[in-house]
Amino acid sequence: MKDTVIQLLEAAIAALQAEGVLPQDQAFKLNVDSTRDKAHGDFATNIALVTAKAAGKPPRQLADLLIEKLPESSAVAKVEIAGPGFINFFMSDASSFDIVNTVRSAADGFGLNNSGAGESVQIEFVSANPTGPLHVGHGRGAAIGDCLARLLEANGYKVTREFYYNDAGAQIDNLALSVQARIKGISPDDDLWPKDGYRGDYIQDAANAYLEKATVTADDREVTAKGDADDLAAIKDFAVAYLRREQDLDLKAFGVKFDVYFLESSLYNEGKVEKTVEALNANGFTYEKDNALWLKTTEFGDDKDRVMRKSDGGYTYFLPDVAYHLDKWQRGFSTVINEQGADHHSTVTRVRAGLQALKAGIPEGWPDYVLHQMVLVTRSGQEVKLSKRAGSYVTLRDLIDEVGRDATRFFLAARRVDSQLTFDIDLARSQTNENPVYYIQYAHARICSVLRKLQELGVDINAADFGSDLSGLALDEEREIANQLARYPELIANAARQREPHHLTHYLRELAGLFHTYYNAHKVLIDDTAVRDSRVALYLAVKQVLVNGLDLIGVSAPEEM
RNA sequence: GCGCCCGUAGCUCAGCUGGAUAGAGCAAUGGCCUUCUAAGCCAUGGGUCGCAGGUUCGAGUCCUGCCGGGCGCGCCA
Repeated sequence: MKDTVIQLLEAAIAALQAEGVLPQDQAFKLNVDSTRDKAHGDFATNIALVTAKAAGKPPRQLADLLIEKLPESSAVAKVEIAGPGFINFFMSDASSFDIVNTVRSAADGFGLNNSGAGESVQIEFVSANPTGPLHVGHGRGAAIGDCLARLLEANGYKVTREFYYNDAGAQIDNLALSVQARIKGISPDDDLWPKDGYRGDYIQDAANAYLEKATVTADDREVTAKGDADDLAAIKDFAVAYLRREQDLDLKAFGVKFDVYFLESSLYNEGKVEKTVEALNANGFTYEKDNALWLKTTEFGDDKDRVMRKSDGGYTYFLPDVAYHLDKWQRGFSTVINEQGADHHSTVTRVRAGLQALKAGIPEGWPDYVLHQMVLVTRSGQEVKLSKRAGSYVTLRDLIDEVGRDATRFFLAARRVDSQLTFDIDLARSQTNENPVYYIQYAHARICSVLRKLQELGVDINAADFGSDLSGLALDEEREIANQLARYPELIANAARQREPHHLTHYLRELAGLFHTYYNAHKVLIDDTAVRDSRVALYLAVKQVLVNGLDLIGVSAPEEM
């Protein structure tokens, strides 16, 4: 519908350019907005204000000329000039309500577009090291990353979801020592407990499983425990698998799946770390100092150079990171999005600097980053800091167990990524209108309830032409709902392009609100079957968009509540 | 000290590439269930958009400075 307005305006602009009123050698950025105030019609454009200077005419006069040149269209009922020179478009009812048929015929496909044209995009998220269960911060990353992936798919991209983790290195040694200590019956408060060991109860669980010679299966590996308390390598191998499985269970409970699990160790095993060092050396961006090898990241905007090989010969995490991203590039992903906690934001400059230093033809500013801010969990107004299982933080599983998957996903995706998020457990658990998840789901359930009643009346809503006649729609509430439905495709495009999944949750809250208002004000199961069927058609369209939108967040649409 | 992010109603937050009198929910107050699910709806009040400048036809939105909060500033990840 908005496209119609844009086309009309483009024609009018072209006409004025042909007459020399507007300069011909200049492209004008056409801005058409949905109006906030109904008094301003359905759509408004500021084009007359923007082009007034170039035309050398007052905005309102220019608006007049533009309106004269607008082609006739049955979609537009009225056009007005308002304020300093806005042009307001009032759409005809037939045109406004046509969206209902559009939604119903597109069904699950409504809102999708193919702007991605099948381009491969990789999104890396969560990427937690296998040293403990996932915490709320990972949960926020999972909710955002997966929602973003779904949004990109909705825009026609081919998305690879990737999880990278460190399965070697100091943290993993630390994990192995912690599990070994537990195997030997040493507790965190004993003198023999390893320095900086992991103290959570899950370490004891892993130790028990090891002693029982358990077999654990994770998405990317399967390991059977040896049971030998002195074989540290075997313990390490088992502990990693054990915690990978724990994280898999967390992710499964959350409804998130990955296509690729990428191991840091593979970069070493396949010589990719070495090759990266060689390339950086060859390009002259490295130097030795204090027995360490440094990369001149300052030449690419960093505030200090970074150590890539430590004086003990080992590499810092930074170098494998560069090798990993080179690998992503070589796999052909021209668009890569890294979703991470903002506490790691300093890696952004560093990794990009390393990639530039490789001179591998990687564009500056590649890859993209989506950094989410911290999550604070509250209960009864008090900050919750501890988990029994993990000891020092709130786990994702705790949250899912307590408030449910739907509410957890919704809440963690509902805020702008760059503002801190307060997760209010009481709110997420509450079953009232203060909880947006239930509010939206309830709208869907209400619609389903009405449809069941219709079926009892013997009405076949699946009949080919059921509700195709929309002449029964005429109410303001119906118009508002139709306009909201019409906004959905643009929302899907914007949310993906801007990498801002939270728009979806707000949109759905608004749509549900409009529906509840309508539902309470006007009955749908009335004797006038013509009007009734038109209204049911609108219900079906709302239901469809709720389903489509909730699916993009990974939240269910229950038929009964 | 330096870098990144945030500061909008009592609370939690929206505000789309600058656009018309700044929005929603909760909380507060007062209403609505023999009627399709009250997990809902309606009405009312509530704001110097942290502060001060600047850019322009127009600034919550862009620029600069300051104040306040978070995160980072490792040969950890």
